[in-house]
Amino acid sequence: MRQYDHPAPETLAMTEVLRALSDPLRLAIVRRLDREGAQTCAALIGERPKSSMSHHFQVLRDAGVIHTRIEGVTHYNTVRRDVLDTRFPGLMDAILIARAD
Amino acid sequence: MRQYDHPAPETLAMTEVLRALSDPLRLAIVRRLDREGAQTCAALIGERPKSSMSHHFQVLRDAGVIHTRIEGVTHYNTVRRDVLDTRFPGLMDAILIARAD
DNA sequence: GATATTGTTCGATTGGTTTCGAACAATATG
DNA sequence: CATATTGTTCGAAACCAATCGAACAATATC
Repeated sequence: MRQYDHPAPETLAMTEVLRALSDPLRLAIVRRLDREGAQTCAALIGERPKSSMSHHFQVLRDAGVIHTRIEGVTHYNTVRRDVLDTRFPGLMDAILIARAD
Repeated sequence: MRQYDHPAPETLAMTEVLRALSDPLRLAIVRRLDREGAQTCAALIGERPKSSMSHHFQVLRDAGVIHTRIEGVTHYNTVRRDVLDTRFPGLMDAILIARAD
């Protein structure tokens, strides 16, 4: 059961995190993961075909915003709050709390 | 002495602000404006030709991140902290305070 | 082992962004 | 009014990002 490589906390770049979150669909994904906890990729499909969703999850993963745990055939995604909060204090709070898009 | 149109506070979009700040050069510009106060475009040239800098200032202005005041022939740029802090509380603090890039 | 499920990878298209030099506009100064 | 200064606009090139269908890989189930 192979797992993904996630970037180490120290290597997260502010600009990459911001870029990953600057897409409306990705921001919506992260907001939902934050509210509802771990979600599979499939649970969030509906807006786009799965190849598109897979792409966006990968962008978020590469930027260090989400963590993906593989269990069998399903991928559970979570926001890396601990890592993000340590490296960029207050950032995710500000982004996730905001009601404006 | 014509002035720019700046987007109204209510119309700022989180994703546009994040996108504007997701470029390393633009983030550096905003950090410097925040630390040193109003700066002309020219004061920040050095990394890129002025046409490139003009482009980045425009992206920041369109996203609502900076305000540009024209005085004679020079353009003074400032971060719209009041507007940004009202609409996205804590966001600029988190982005500007962070030491990581 | 055949089949279904979950998600990735590939390849192509489209559209947007960055970059920069050159020409331009507007104000200021000699 | 000629000239310098500040910054914009234009046009073209290069690059990057989003999108999606189709094929694929890996696990699970019958």
